[in-house]
Amino acid sequence: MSRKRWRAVKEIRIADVARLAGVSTATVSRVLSDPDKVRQKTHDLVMEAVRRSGYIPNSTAQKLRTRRTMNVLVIAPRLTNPVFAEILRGVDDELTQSGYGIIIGNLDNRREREARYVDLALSRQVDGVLLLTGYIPENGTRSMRDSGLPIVAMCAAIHEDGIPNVVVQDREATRQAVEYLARLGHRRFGYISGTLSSIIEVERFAGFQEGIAAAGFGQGNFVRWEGPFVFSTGVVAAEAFLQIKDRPTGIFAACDESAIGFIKRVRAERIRVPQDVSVIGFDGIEYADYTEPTLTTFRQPLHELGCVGADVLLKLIHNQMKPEDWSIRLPVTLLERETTGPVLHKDYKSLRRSKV
Amino acid sequence: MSRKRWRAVKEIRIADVARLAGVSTATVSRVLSDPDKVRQKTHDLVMEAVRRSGYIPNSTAQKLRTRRTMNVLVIAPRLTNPVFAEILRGVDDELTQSGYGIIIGNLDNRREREARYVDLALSRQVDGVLLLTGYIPENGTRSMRDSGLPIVAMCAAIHEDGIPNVVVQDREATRQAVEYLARLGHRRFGYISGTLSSIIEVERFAGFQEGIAAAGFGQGNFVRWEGPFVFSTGVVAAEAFLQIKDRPTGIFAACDESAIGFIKRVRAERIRVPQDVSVIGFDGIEYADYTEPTLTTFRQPLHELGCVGADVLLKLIHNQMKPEDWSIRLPVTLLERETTGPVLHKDYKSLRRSKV
DNA sequence: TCGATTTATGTAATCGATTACATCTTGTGT
DNA sequence: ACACAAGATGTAATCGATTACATAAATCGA
Repeated sequence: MSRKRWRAVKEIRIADVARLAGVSTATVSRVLSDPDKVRQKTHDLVMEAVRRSGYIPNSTAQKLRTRRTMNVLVIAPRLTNPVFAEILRGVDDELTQSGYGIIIGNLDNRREREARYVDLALSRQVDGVLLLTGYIPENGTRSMRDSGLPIVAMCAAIHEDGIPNVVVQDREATRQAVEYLARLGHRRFGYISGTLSSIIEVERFAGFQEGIAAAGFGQGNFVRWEGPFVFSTGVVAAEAFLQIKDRPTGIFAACDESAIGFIKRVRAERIRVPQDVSVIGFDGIEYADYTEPTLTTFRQPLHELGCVGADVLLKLIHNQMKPEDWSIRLPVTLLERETTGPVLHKDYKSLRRSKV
Repeated sequence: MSRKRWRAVKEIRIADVARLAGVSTATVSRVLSDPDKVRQKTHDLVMEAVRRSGYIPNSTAQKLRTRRTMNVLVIAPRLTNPVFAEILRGVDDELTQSGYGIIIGNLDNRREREARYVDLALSRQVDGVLLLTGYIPENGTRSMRDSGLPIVAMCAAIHEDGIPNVVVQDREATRQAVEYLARLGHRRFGYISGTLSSIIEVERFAGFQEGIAAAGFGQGNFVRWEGPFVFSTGVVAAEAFLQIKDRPTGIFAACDESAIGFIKRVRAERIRVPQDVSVIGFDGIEYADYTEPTLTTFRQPLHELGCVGADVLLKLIHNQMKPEDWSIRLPVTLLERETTGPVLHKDYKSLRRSKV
């Protein structure tokens, strides 16, 4: 049977090149990694042999010997969420520049998938880990940390020794969102949150509550809907919203996709945005600029976040710093667009009944 | 200097476990990879030693010895395009199931980035390559193929020996799109294409022209705008569209993002969709269901495409087939939604002047 | 030109697993 | 209880590079 015919390849090893050039393997290795250590003549001789043989070093052997894999694991909750795609772009830009590769760990919003990637990290397939997710189990995270693996937590502040956080000002932004809505005259709020199990949500909800308090309101002034960071969470929230008699007029969604889902659904019921209900998102994904009306939202510096996170990780890998020194919080900026506006009392009957 | 203090880790090797259990390294290895080859008693002894020491095999050493990296390289044109994110999900589902990891090669629409990933593949960091992109330089692709590396081309039919194609019926769908628009009464067409350098575009444009011909029209009946698969391409196309006197009434966009960008832009000029202009997209991304109006489009079976592509690659890697046997074309399905409709002659003045 | 010093190259150990082969145990049938 | 087969375990080679150390060659000063 000819099953192997089309895979007939002669693997060229460093020894082959050495023989061809009439030098030792050590010399070939030096020519390739540290050319200053060899004479020009030898260098040319070896390079010619490399060229003629088409030699490319076997990276696995290099990794084993040098004990550096030149790979980084990026654990993301969901690839189809543009937020993570955008962060990943930043990470990629930074890492490839330094010659590192990215191994992708996609949880697809299923927490049980983490274990696989913890194993992968623990088996030393990577030199470091970037956590774009908030709910890595503590023991998974810890065991990676304890094994000496550099880790950077992004998108969620993990309060754990030896793990720097590179995150955005979730809490501050969320509080601002509420205050912004309050300034527009809103008195009853809706909060479309992420899932409770995510650490990121803890921060944002805390900020939300701070905002509510700062604006002089209490627990009775808001409704909270929960779900993963996807469109349908917004749709489900909208359906709950529609059932309410004294409907909130100021909605904050912890992610743009939910905000968009919400708007789509309520508009289908002839509820106008922003005249009847204001919606403010979080993330600043590109798509938020193409909806109708365009979404008011907080723009996260996603690309930058990725770059900074990767940079911090590289510094950790190269032992250029202690993890403690490097927790960073990047600011987010409010993009005031079309889905928010002042409360129009006469247009919105449910407000007539509201007391506060 | 305490620079290394927090990185103090004792790496446990197989020899340590062997010593702890009082057996040879060979036995430990057997226990871990092929438990049936050892006695129950020995098995338990070794496992206890593994447990107590917390041993995890060094995967790099395994890779070197077994000559299998258990990694696959996925080269994608752009991560933030939901199309690729979705395909990647399918790939991921299939590969992780088989214990393979994914190394991501993000071109970010910049062709010059390919070289890096070709090198990565050639240095045997991966067991196979999935090409989600259409413009890998022929010599790059060929050198990977010639090195014996299994490759599967997705998203674009690469006509090259030894490289199976797992793609969708681009050409057929594009032709259908034109015919569909023609059936609605449209006579002048617009085509928002991908960039010419992409192989995928060749197929789709061929299909488009077939459709034009099949509907009894000629080169004079359509306008073509070109750009990468992003929102702004649609915006730019819309601006060109707005300058035209006898505007096309049936627009086909080779990707949903462009379609959405186009619609957003023309609606800003009070042009109604679909009353004034019909738009049909290609991809079936999730967003397309959240626009207003919802986008008529061809849904690619993106997740399935990813699964099938990965499956074919695995078969190639395991030498279970010849590449020639495995070119697959998956069908796309038309989702008739709200951005397409019959031509309304009285509402659209430019049509009054049109002759055909 | 000669010895001392610097520079270039070669030899062989090493990274940490797997596995072919050799050797030692155990079990079976008589 | 013995011979022999089958099964379990150990020994050492191997994967393909890098690099410490040893040695050879080139350079320099007098």
